[in-house]
Amino acid sequence: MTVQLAISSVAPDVSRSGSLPWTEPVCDAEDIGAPSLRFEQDCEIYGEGEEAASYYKVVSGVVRTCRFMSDGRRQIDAFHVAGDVFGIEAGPQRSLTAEAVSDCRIISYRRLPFDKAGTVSGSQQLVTHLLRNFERAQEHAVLLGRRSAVEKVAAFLLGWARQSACTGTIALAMTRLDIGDYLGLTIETVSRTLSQLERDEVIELPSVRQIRVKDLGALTAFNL
Amino acid sequence: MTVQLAISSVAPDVSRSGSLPWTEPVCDAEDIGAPSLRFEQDCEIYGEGEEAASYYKVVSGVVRTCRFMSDGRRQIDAFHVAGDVFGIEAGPQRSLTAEAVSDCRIISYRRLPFDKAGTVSGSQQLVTHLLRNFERAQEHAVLLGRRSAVEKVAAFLLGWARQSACTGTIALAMTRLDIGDYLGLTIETVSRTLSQLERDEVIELPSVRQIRVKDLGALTAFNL
DNA sequence: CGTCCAGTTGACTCACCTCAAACGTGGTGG
DNA sequence: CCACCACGTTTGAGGTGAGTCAACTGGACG
Repeated sequence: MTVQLAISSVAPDVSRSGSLPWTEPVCDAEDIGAPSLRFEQDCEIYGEGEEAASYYKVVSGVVRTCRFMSDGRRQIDAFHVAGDVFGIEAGPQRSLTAEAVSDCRIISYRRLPFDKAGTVSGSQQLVTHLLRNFERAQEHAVLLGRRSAVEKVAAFLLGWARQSACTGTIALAMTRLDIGDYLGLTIETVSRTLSQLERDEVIELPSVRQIRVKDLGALTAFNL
Repeated sequence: MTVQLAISSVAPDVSRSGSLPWTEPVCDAEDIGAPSLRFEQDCEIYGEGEEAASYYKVVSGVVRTCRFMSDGRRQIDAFHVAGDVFGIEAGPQRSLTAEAVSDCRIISYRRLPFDKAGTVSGSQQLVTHLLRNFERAQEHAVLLGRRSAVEKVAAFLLGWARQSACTGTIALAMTRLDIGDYLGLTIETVSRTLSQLERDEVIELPSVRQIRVKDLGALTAFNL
């Protein structure tokens, strides 16, 4: 649960901050040599309410952004994998908490402070990422509002199946609790639903953190 | 159910399109004289899957953006009121449908086509609106995933109470069905919950489309 | 070999949904 | 002016999908 800075702890922030409130995220090719932060599993990257001084890009590992309610309920907003950008905020404060689902490496980009009017401007790259996150959030809302447990789980699996299309087996980085808090379900319901899908020969569960999709068509049929 | 163009049907699109994929939304002062489109209640403004050639700003009235599932289920993504911008898309196609909740006036801004790489750039104003919509979508996801019926309704009322703070009475533009599809509930549950809140002296329902908040504190207590 | 913890499974409960009937209001036509 | 209808809303009764609580399982690790 400790945060470690990579060897060169000078983030690419300073050299990149221009006259715009947001600096440009560098392109993927440049990122390879860039100094990155390391976070161990379950480490907090930033907390709700903190000053939003930077945004981040995932190099490796998985990050979750989530909100906690006072009674302990948690809603996971999104999982972020390599290449995803997270931590872009509308206001000066963090509206969500970000945590490392697995050990991960992350690049930080400095965000310049808002001016008095609170206006912002963005680079092409950054706006593209923002748009993608926006669309994901909308998609997620539909999922949470109008879908049954099976439909939710199927949609979740499809999302990860796309990523691991080559292997055909999904290697989950997160626990059942994470999945539940992402889908608005309890661990028990997630577990039961996965078991049911296995009984129906839609998926196979070789191990707890591995899911093999046997019938992609059946899975897809749950959406729409 | 017919679409009518205001007198001067030349939208401010053309004169404003520069070299950027997105044109700038004009400021509020300029909008006053701008030619606007009129839509009657329940008119479709655009449909899911259509080409996303413009984005819009609401001048008056209320607009809903929503998604339909093949079995008829509907999830309302957001309600947009005067000053709100909607219809900003990540891809070339509409991911949602937009409809007029009440008769309304809307200004359209042309969006230039994506270049081959699919990159976009945005003006300060537009990015600010995008950020606001993004934050709203995140908030909405938490609402849908982890809140009970009363909490959902309370949050909904608070959102509109802020707008009509001066009068103290909320004038609803939408039906119970709209509210239900926004909150991920049925009409019956929305109705029952409102009745219960009235019995508990938290609100008053002088008429079907009017809600008077009697105990703002109690309403706020349902959040967090 | 025992401990620990994530995951699974079962029995029961409950919040919300479904179905159905009654109500109220606004519009239309006699 | 009133009778009637249409439609959105309210209310009631009963059903059910997912939550709760609790016991059990099975790897991982010492």
